[in-house]
Amino acid sequence: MSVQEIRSFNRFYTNLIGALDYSRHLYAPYTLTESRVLYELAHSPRTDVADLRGELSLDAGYLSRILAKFEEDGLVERTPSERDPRRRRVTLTPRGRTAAELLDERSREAVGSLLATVPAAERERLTAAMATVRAVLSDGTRRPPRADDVLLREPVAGELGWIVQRNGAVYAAEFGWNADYEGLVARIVADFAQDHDPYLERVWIAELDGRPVGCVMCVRDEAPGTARLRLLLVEPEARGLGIGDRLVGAVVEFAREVGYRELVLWTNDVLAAARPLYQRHGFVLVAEKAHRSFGVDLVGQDWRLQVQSGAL
Amino acid sequence: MSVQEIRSFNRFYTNLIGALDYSRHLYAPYTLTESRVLYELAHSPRTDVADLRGELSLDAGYLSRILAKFEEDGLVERTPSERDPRRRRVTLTPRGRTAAELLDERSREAVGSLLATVPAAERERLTAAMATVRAVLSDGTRRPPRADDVLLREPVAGELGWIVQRNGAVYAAEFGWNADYEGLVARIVADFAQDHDPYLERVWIAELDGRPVGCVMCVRDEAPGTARLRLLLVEPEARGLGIGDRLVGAVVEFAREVGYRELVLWTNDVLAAARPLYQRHGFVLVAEKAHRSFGVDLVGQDWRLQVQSGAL
DNA sequence: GTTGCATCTCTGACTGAGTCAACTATCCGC
DNA sequence: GCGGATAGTTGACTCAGTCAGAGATGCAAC
Repeated sequence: MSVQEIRSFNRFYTNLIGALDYSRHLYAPYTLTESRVLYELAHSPRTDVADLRGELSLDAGYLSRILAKFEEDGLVERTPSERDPRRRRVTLTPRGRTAAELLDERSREAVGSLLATVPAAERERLTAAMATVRAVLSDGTRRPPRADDVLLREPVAGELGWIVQRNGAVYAAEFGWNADYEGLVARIVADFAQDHDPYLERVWIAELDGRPVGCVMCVRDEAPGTARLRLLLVEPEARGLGIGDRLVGAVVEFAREVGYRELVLWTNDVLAAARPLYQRHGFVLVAEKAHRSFGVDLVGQDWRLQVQSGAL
Repeated sequence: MSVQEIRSFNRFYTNLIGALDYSRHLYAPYTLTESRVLYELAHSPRTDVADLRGELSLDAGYLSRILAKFEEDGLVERTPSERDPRRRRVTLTPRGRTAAELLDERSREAVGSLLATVPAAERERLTAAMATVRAVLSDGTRRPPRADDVLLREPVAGELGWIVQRNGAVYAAEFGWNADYEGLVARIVADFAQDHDPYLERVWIAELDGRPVGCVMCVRDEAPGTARLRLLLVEPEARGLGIGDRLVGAVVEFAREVGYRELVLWTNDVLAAARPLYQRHGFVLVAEKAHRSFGVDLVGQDWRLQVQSGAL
């Protein structure tokens, strides 16, 4: 159960942060809370006492005393707020600013020396993983992603391989397909990579929060004036956002623009979720045929869409 | 600079943990430190006072008092350690155990309600990212990985695609090769996946800490009795551990075992790091030829290794 | 304008988490 | 058996953080 793992991570990270500030030399001569106040003052443009209190969730009396001490030491100035005489505006003096910078510097150094123990090649993985933790945990408070958070773009280096990898892994996990399928995807991708007409054939990657979560390919079919939609895939975690819809839509639009008369695709009946998707875009099922592939018994389906009636 | 990102993550995560324990109802009627002691007592088999002190890095006097209070409340028993009368062994009483479980339960609940805001599909990503953060940051304190931490195994679903992806991305980043190369890799992988002799052809994945960091393939060549080593790759971050050496070694051994007479490979002179590797295993350079591929000018090299003199 | 209630800040009084130093008892190496 | 380290206890202290109350002001209702 992931609750255990998270708690374990919490203990780990709490210890880590504790170790970073071994014997709190980091904050001297201030306390952790005082440092937080200084940091906030240095980084936040809104600096009424009430704002500080809200931001750092401190006791009003405690904060008042901290600021009084800061004022005495010449780190801050307290002036009445113009729009509400009950409030007081707090601003750092130059001296306060250097104090904040000193603390900042020390913290940067401590983190830097921690980071120095991490091989350079791993740092990218580290920051990426941190970003993921943050994104996922903030997600609860943030609005869920929508279809228009998704960016459709062409693949960058490695992403054709990503298509192979994810097709192979997802269909193996969901339907038990064997490596034959992954091989088929690799061949389709290879054909595309090594020889495709950039005007008439294209691959789209759906990107969400900077990482690929879906793909689709449009290539010429044997029949003249016909395009084939292939390798439509949306990551399980990104389903339900309308990404598949946008990918199919992109292909249909592309096929229309560049002048294909017809768009066809081959799929299997176990991919039931995609069925309404194709129908919504006007595809019609024209043939079904049982076959054995990828280590399982399947029913293949041919779908067709009349893209435009006029000839090319 | 990643120091900034880590500090930012620290602030984020500190706040998160703080929010988890809003108004410290989590620990009541104990303090955070007391809870940590209880947790440690409940989860660690070694429970001398000195061990506790080391594990939690607490002040000796402070801990002594905490334990005295626990004893008074009937949560623990303190008995002299048999092997060193200075030491005292601390054990939880049944009552102490239920207290620890209550705290545990509360903490689990708090984390659980945090986790409830995370969509189920994201949880796996979250725990994976946490594991990564942990692994990378522990690495500094842990011994660096060695070649024998690496496991060579056959690929699982999706990993043929991984080979394509990483080959494409790494060579694009390091040498500027274009998608032609990724396509070539995809074709090699496709050929392998769709039709290979499981006794005479094989792919190895090098796994480090549970994730793939390298690969190599051995397939039959046109010439009879000849095997070809292909797609040798080690992730930049995992280089210098001797992984390439083990991969090449695995191929050579495999070729010898199944009875190939000769092992050949084709590479390019820009891959200078691999050169001593091949030489060490007895490969000799037999031909060089300039060519233009993957969008750049290269010098291809053919290498050869006599695996065994006797005929098959 | 006044009344009632909320908000902002400050002060005094307090709690209690954590630290430091001194002390005793024991272990270990020589 | 001596010197130095280690284990645990106790007393004295510090200071981060909390709580309650007071004075000043804002805001809305009458």
